[in-house]
Amino acid sequence: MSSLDSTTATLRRRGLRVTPQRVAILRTLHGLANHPSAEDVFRTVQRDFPSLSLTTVYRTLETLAEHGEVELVHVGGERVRFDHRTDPHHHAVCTVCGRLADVEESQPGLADGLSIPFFGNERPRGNAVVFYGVCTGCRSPATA
Amino acid sequence: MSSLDSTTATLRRRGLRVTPQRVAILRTLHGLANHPSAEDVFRTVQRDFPSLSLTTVYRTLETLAEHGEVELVHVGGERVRFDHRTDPHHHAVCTVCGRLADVEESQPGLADGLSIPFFGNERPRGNAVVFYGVCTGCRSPATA
DNA sequence: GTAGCATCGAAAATCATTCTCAACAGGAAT
DNA sequence: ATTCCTGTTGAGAATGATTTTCGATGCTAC
Repeated sequence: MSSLDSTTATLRRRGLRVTPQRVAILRTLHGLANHPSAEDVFRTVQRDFPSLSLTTVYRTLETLAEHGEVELVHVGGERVRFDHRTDPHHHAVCTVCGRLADVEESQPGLADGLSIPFFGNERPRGNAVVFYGVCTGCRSPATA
Repeated sequence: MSSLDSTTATLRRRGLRVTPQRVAILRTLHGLANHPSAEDVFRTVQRDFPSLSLTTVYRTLETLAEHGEVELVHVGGERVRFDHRTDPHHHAVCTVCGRLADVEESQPGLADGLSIPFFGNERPRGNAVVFYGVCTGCRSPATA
C-alpha cells in the first residue's frame, strides 16, 4: 500500500510511467486470481476509481503484456483473459462455466516426449497449450 | 459428383434437408483441407454459387457441427476455423501466420500420463487441446 | 513555468458472428 | 405433377468484444 510498493516498482522497472490508473489495474489483476477478463478488471477497479474507462483497461493490459508483466490467455470464442502469472504454465478451460485453471508445465506426459513436427518438434513451453474440457464442478450430479 | 454422392448421403443420414447450399458448403469444406474459416468457405463456394450468403455459411457449419459432421476449432482471438476431420485429434496453431495443423491424439506423451485435476484427471480426448507456437515455416531464415 | 510527449476518457469505428424476418424451396402426401 | 407445411435462405440490422480516433489532461524535463 505504500507509494513505492512492488506495483509501482514494477512499472518503473519496465520504464512505464506510473499513473494511478496503471497502479490500480495492475494491483487489481494481482488481487483477482481467477484469470479475469478486461471487463472483470474494469468493474473491480471502477469501485475505487469511478472515472476509469474501459479503454484504459484494455490499453494498460496490452501494454503490460507487451512488457511481459501479464499474459493474455485466449480461450475459445470468449473474451480474452488476463493472467498475472508470468512463469511458464498452461491453461485448462471449462467449456461449460468458462472457468480457467492453471496447468503446470512440469505435468508428466506434457513436457516429456511430446513433439509437434509443425513446430519443428520443439516441446511446448509456457502458455502454449490450452486444454478444453468440463471441470469437476460442472460434471457433478447437481449440474443442470 | 453424382446427385447421390457421399455429401448428399451424409446430409440425408443426419436428417437434414438436402439443399444446394449445404451440399456446396460441405463439399467445399472437404476440399479445403487447411481448416478454413467461415469466410474462406464462403469465398470459395461463392465462385460457383454467387447468391450464397455468409449467414448461410455460418448457419450451415453450425448445424453440421451440432450433428457431428464438422468440428469447430477455436484459435486464440482469431476467427473460428472449421475442420472436416471428425475423428479424435488435436490442433497446433502458428501464432505468426495463423496456419493450423493436426496433432494426432496418439502422440506419445500427450495421452499417456497427463491428467488435469480441474477436469477430474481425465485425459484430454479429441479436439480438446490447442497448442500455440511458431511453425517451421515462420521460423526459417527467410521470415519477414 | 512552460513545452512536449505520454496517457487518458468518450465516443465512434471495426470485425466476426448472430439475429430477425419476409421470401422461398425441399419433400411427403396426395 | 400439385399442394401444403415446415425448414431454409438472404439481406440487413444487431450484437459484443476490442480497437481506433482525437481532443483534453498531466507528468517530466528543461
